[in-house]
Amino acid sequence: MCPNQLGSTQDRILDAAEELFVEMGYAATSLRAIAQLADVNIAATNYHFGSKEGLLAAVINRHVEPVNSERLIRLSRLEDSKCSLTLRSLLEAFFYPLADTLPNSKLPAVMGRMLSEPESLTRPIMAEQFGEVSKRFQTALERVVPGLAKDELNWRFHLMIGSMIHLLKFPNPVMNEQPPVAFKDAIEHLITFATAGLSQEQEFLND
Amino acid sequence: MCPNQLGSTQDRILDAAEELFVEMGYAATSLRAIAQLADVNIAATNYHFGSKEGLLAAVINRHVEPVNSERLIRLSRLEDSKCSLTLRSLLEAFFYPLADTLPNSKLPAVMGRMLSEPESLTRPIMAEQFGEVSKRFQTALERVVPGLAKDELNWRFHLMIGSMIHLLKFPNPVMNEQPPVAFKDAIEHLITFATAGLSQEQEFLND
DNA sequence: ACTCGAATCAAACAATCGTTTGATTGAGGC
DNA sequence: GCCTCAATCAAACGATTGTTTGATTCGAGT
Repeated sequence: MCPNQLGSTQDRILDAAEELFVEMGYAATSLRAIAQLADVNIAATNYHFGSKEGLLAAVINRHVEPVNSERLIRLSRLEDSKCSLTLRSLLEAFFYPLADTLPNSKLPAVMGRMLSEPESLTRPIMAEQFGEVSKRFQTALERVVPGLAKDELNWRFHLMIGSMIHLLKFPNPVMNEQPPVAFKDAIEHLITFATAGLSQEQEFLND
Repeated sequence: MCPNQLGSTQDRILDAAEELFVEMGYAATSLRAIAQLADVNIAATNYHFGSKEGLLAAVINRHVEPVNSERLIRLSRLEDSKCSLTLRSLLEAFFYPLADTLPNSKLPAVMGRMLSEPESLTRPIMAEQFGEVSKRFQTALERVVPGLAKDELNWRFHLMIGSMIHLLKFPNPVMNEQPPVAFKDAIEHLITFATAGLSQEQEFLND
């Protein structure tokens, strides 16, 4: 409960952990490496977070919670609005919070990697965080894309999430380009791409 | 060089390794667990594959090589054909090989997980395998989507790859549904989704 | 001044890691 | 029959893993 020189001990552990998790993955990152980077004792991580998995959950939740809260706020605002709900506005409410959490530029990399870890690890953590969000947005989607069978909508939502995760991991379309593209731009492309994919007519196209 | 009772030693190691890699990830899988599942000695893995990373490369290449070969064959066949090249036929040539390699149903899970491992691990392996394929398909794409700026095309190709990877990891749109959907069906949805996204007009849509 | 408890520390815990060694096996070539 | 070499084996290598212990520090509360 005491603020230190440069962030509390817990914050420094979280910062170091997420940096190493992103770079090497969860399993390949040792608590000793985290402690060294955070400049804390090895026992500090288990003292504050209980276990390595507890630390993982804390790293995830620190980013996911504000994003999902903002998503629900924007969705409610849309639903309460007089204006008719559109697909694009819905996707904006879903994706913009990823880019709007300050210049907290580590969010994409962290969430991208966490969503790529083995299911058995992150699923229990994610399930709790994403349950309400995905349910409310899926039902809202059904309203703005009325011509689509429910199965078909599930497929396309599924594919859209895939694009999102990939974009979180690699915010640049050109892989070897290191200087970071503004993540906001990437989100714009994602929305355009997903809008087209979701609003596509159900009938097969022969073009 | 001797075929054994139930596949050679190397094949049994590869089978066991890919099963555990998919389930727990590369770093969290021990060579001892692999050896036990494959019913071979612990030293066998290092004897046949040199190192754990060598084993990883072998697991990847066993699936990627035939898929990428088939992709290039189909692309060449398209380019040699009299018929004009279409976006859909191009995407079919790119995605169908994922589903056409026999009922080798472990391919999606294996490639999905491998493409989700930390970059530093798999990138050198993947780069060698995907260099020619991605280059040839990208240039072919430029021909069938002429109205699009090159940057914009790169973005959409990037997003499409994201959908593909996600589909490889989770071939079901409904997560908790265990009985496997025919992967061929999943690929069909991916092609429809990506065709729409790629052929979308460049101008922003306000719908 | 004294106590209490949260926080930090060095040190060690048993367990497991990837890899290596050196001996043993067993089928094929001469 | 003898030799050869690839393949397999038990056993151990040093290093590193996540976690725990017990002592120590230090500021806040009475």
